[in-house]
Formats: sequence, C-alpha cells, structure tokens
Amino acid sequence: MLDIKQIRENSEFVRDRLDRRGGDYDLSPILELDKQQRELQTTRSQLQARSNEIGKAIGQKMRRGGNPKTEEIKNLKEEGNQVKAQLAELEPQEKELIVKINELLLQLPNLPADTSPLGQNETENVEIRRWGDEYLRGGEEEKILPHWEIGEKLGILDFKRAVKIAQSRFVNLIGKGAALERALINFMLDKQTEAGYVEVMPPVLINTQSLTGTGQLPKFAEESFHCVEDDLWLTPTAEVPLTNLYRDEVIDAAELPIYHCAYTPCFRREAGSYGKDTRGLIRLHQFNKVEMVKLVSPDTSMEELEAMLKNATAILEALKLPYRIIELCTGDLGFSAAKCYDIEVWLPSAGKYREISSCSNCWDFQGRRANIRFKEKGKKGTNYVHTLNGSGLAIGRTMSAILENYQQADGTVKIPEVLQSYLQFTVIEK
RNA sequence: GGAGAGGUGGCCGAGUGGUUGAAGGCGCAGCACUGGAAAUGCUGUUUAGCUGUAAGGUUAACGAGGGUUCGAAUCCCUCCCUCUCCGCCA
Repeated sequence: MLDIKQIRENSEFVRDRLDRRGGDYDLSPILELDKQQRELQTTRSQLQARSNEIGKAIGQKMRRGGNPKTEEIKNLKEEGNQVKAQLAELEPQEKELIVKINELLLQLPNLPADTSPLGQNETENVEIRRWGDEYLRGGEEEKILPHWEIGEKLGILDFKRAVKIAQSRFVNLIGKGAALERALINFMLDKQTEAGYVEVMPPVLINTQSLTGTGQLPKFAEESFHCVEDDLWLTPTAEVPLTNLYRDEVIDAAELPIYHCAYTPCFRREAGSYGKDTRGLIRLHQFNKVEMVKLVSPDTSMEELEAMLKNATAILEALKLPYRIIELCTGDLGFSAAKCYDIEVWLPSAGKYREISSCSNCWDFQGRRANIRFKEKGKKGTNYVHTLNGSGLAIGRTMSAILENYQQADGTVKIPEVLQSYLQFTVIEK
C-alpha cells in the first residue's frame, strides 16, 4: 500500500502518478479522514497523559501508606473518572477513522515507476526486444496444429474427462504429457536454483492476511478460490506464499538480497474471462508454475528486476523457444507493480506471441502491506524491503509452446534437447 | 477430535494490581584496561504514531481483541497459536 505520509505531504505527486494508470483515484477522502484522525489523536494522547499522571500520583500516595479515603485521593479518582469518560468517547471515533483510512489505502494501487512508459492500455505496451527468430518456422505455420489438437491426438492432453472430474478449464495430462510437465518443473527449478534462488515448497492453502499482503485482497477476491469454512484460499501464484514468508519480520540488512523460487500449482477463477481462450492450456483454473521472488534493498531493486528477467528468458533460450519482451505501460500495470516486463512466447498456431512470464518490481508496496522491513546494523529505525516477483515460467504455457514449436510434419513432437536428460524418451508419438 | 501446559524485549528468563518499556543473564555496540587480543569493568542497546528546525515532549505495544479499575504483563471473558499425552490418519 502507499505511504499515508507520502500521500499527506506529496499529494500532488501521488495524484499525478495514479493518474498515469488511468481510472479515477480520489485522494481527498483519505486526506480529510487523516486530518481528523490526527487531531483526535493529539487530544486523545493529552487525555491519556493526564490519566497516566493521575494513576501515578495515586500509586505514589498509596505506596507511602496513604489512606484511599482521603479527600485528595478521592478527588484524583474523580478526575480520573472524568478523563476516562472523555476517552471513552474519543477512542471509538478514532478507531473507526483508522479502519476507514486503512480500507481506502488498501484499495489504492501502486504508483508506476517514472520509467514505466505512459499509456492507457495493453495496446500501448512497448516491445523491448525479440529473441529466437531463427527458430521461427515461416511458411509452415498453417500446417502446425494448435497444441490442444496435437495433444489430444497424441493422447497426452485430455480435456473431456477433466470436465467430468472437475469442470471446464481443467485438464488431465496423460502418459508422456504428465512426464513432460514434470520434466519442465524439474528443469526450471534446477535452472533457477543454479541462478541462486533457494527452493521452497510452500503451503498452497493460504490465509486472508497473506493475500492482503501481496495485494490480491481486498480488491480481487472474485479471482481466487475460497475455502469458506476454514477461511483459507487456494493460492493464485507462489508469489503470495513466497513473499509472505517474511511477513511481519525485520530482516538484518546483511541478509539481503533474499532469492526464492517455488513450484506450486496455481488456482484462478478467471471470472470475467468467459469465452476467452476456452481451448487448450492457456487459461485453466489450475495450472503449474515455477515462480521467483526477491526481497531486496531499495537501492538495488531496479537492477534486480533486470537480472530476474534474464533468469526467466534463460529458460526460453535453453528450450529454443522464440520470445519477445514487452514492457507494460502505466495503464496496463498490475495492482501491486511499479514496473513490469511481460515475456511472450511464440505460438505458431495462433500466429501470435502469448504471455508466459511476468516480472514485476513492486517497490515497497507489498513490503508495507505485509510489514516486511530490514534493519541496518548501527542505524536507527527500519525500512521496508522492495519485493520482486516473476514467473520462471508458467509450465502449461511452456508445454503448449513446445507442442507447437517442436511439432513435426509426421504429427509427432520432438523433446527439446535440454529436457531429454529428464525424460525416458526423445519424441512424443502416438 | 479428547485431556493438560504454555505464549513476556534479538535470545534465555523473572515478574499475580501501583513511578514496570518491563529485574537478571546472554548477545550486540562504544569506552577503559592491553604491545595486540582474551578475560574484566563501565556505559549504552525495541518498535511505531503524533508533535517539534532540533534537543526533546507525548502516546501505544508483554499472542490478538474486549472488560473490571484512578491504575493491568499481573484479575475476568472471547479468539488465535505452540507444546505434551491419547485418538485418527498420508
């Protein structure tokens, strides 16, 4: 969340940055409530101070063996009661204000970085670079079957029976399909571990506080599956458990940067995307993903983002899958992100690049929400860490890219070289 | 799920109504001692809000939230978590 102090002291700046996202963000209710709250707080602490004085005075007299029935003590008690009555009126008012301010703050998205390109929506995202043109198969494209067709033909993807077991937007991976998925998970975890990320297997049922910490709640409740009886949610991405590993902690500055990666299944309700990507592996309610998360000092977070982007693209390069990098414009940035790159992989059947990873720098936005701070030895006070997250990569989408880019004229699919040591076969055939 | 025990500062640990933000110890930092170090001694050592140019002032926090009281770490209520034993179980 944003810093109330920054909103108070630099409201013009904050307003301008929020405007870059488009949409309507009104700071005046927050500013007004904040003013009221601080006024109340001043009065309240003065009363509290008086109350403490009274308590101490009585305590001293009693200790010296004073009689509680003397006029003096009676009078003090009487005043104490009056102060208490006043406090009883102010306290709930102030609490209510604090709750309201907090609710409003939690609704505000992060401020875009000044380097994020200006734009209204995804059409104004900026392509940074492309890789792997030599692996594009110009001219053959119309012969390449979409991944769901080749997958069903080869008997490795089963959507029909998944509907029977669960619903639409689920899949069964069968035989070599399941093995390939597993190989991809292992391959990516191995690569990211080599790159310095410490692997974690976190819970995938997570609590409300964790989802609030990373910004999925309160605004996007309809996007996650909720187990109402236990008030737990199915994680939509390992970003949530990984970032929340350190919630409410003060980390020694010497331990930064902290790198973690995790494989988890991810669950998304995909509310509002009816009719979009209804076929194939692109948009499922449950999918696998290897995620990277970094907690870093504010001084280095921008370089750390570039490095994370490389960790993600390294996977695609090893797999020889053509991709491009897009920088999201201010209007397309996710709620918690200040700066974000999407990596898109080439899907021949669609003749398009499709998102396969998203790498974001959230600045101190999640650090503040999740209360993750760091402390430098010898320095007073604490600071919020900067958090970054990126897919490294989405497994299902990688699978679809392989099924298409590695499809051969005879209807079989070759296994990319780097995966062959993870599998007992080098080609998927009927 | 049943029975019991417990949650205090970076850590250990005292503290059952009165100058207790909290004894003592460990750790850490500074100083002294030393050729240098160890040992020893002294001093200091939480975080957050508001206020102030600053020094400072003030409030809050002993798992969380309520209550009793002039005054709560200490008494009462609710919830959460941890541990032990039993049951169940991958």
